[in-house]
Amino acid sequence: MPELPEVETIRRNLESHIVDKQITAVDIFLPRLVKWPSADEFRARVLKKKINRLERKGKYLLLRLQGDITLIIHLRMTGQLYIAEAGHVTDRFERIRLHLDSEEVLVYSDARTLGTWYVMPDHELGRVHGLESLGPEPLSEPFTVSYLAAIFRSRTGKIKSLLLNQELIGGLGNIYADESLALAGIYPERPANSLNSDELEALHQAINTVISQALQNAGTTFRDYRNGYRQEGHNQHHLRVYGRKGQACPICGSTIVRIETAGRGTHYCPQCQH
DNA sequence: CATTTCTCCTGTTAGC
DNA sequence: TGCTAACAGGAGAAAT
Ligand SMILES: [Zn+2]
Repeated sequence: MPELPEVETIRRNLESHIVDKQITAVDIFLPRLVKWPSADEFRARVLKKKINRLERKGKYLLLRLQGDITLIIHLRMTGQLYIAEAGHVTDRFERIRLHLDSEEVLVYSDARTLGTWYVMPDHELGRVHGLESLGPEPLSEPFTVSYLAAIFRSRTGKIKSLLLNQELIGGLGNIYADESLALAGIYPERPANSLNSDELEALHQAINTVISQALQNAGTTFRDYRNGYRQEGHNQHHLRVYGRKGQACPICGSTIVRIETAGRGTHYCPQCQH
């Protein structure tokens, strides 16, 4: 699942290939992925526009286009966005293709077709639900222990559910929520307001460490994730608990357990996490 | 408002 | 070997 480190890796890969390039043609093979406006209007609005900047907010990619408009892409579950040579694309799941005024094309591939595309005038970006309401990101200046304490103080929901709430923290998904709780030694179903100050400190540090390591390792390819060159990441070799049900905890050797929390697979060590 | 559950979506995999 | 059912989860909507 593309989370903050995966989307940021893609952004870094693509930046030099698409910034200052012009979009010369748009192929939309699956129109329903374009959520706003219609696919035809979308094509008309981005055609001939130059890409001025490539930014990321949480798990969203923002292509800042000429004319004060922004193309917004969310990869959701199985979305891939990669650069390729024109005429050299072989991808049965390709859904949208942007042709550039270079010899390259920007390919959007998505096996399960849950991804979302929008184009909006910059002053209307707030209409994309979830984008303007994103909470502070891990590793950012406002992401502090006292911030965590404040948002968890009066919340009784399970800590893992809250870590997945993008309005509270921007960029965490299922893999790094499990990994962060494992590193912090916290049981995923603990009520958020039951964490003491030591645990809040540990969780804050763990989230930053987990995200930082995932960035260094260019993301986690558990299954579908690919970077901006359609290559796999490396962080899957450094996971502590995610996807490791039945295997040994790297800290204590106990068997990793998988439960369901908030409708999501949740992995933890019963010996290390309380 | 806070929290939980449901829905979308389809390739892959486990199991009979 | 071949078919079916379970499984994966981000985010918004709906329900509690
Ligand atoms: Zn352990």
